[in-house]
Amino acid sequence: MSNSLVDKSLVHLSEAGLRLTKQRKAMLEVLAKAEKPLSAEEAHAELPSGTCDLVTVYRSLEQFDRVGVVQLGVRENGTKVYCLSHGHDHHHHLTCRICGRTERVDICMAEELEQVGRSYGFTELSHVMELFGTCPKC
Amino acid sequence: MSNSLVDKSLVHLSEAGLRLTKQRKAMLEVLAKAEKPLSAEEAHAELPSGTCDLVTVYRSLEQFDRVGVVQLGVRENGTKVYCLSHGHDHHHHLTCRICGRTERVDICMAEELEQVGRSYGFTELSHVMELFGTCPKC
DNA sequence: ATGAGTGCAAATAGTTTGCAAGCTG
DNA sequence: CAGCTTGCAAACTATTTGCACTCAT
Repeated sequence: MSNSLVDKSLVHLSEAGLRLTKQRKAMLEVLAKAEKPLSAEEAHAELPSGTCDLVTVYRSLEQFDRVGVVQLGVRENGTKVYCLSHGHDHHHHLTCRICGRTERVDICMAEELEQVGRSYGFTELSHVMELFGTCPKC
Repeated sequence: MSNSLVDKSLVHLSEAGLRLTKQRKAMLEVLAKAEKPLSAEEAHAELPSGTCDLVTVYRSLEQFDRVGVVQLGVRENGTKVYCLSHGHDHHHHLTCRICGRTERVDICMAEELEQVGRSYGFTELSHVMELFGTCPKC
């Protein structure tokens, strides 16, 4: 159970037809212990040195997102960030612009949004929502 | 009336201490007639040729956002987009990943989000929310 | 006239692509 | 052993910065 999140994600990857490599496992471990969404560069920096190339992180995170193993977010400056889907319900974040402190926000209007999307005939709906502010210390 | 949106925005800029230049006026006109949020590059492309440098568009849009004349959004790929605040209530968009078709979405949870932010002691709250999907034609 | 704003060039940050070699199922 | 994956290098896109010059107030 130490790593049930990672295990669940690995199964998910496998079922989605993606291959299980040591690089990907390491990335999932990093994502599992992160308390906030990580960018590709940040995830790479957290990997045991020499685990894999930054490019591989970009490519894998893209695949992870495609099959739903991770949830994609965007920072105020446009940087893409990812966090594991398993073990976390769909959620969003409140991030301090200055220090990066991040808090989890559980409110989400996914259903309402998807309903609007469907009313226009759109499919494969997804959404991005992030809250930014200045935290008490900054 | 032809340009009340632009006029309101110009007044707003002026009151915020920003200067009124022909470049900025041209940008506001482009934003006023756009039916969807524009990136800096797109806004620049819509300007009468030779109006100003792309860099100026970036710098001005940043200022516009800072004083609230425009509303910032982010595309799924991280590109920042802007639309006029005046004349439009705060809102969001539903964008087709394939063709870029964009529909306005009026639902927003700004209040709930800001309340959560304040509960953590955060100030100067802002949020980004965008909905993506594949439209009927694509 | 004074400082905000602009243009041009150059630097960055984040991300993507091409291709040959490696490893998974 | 087929083809998904990776590494390395290089290209790209979006955006930012430095600096001298210009213009709005």
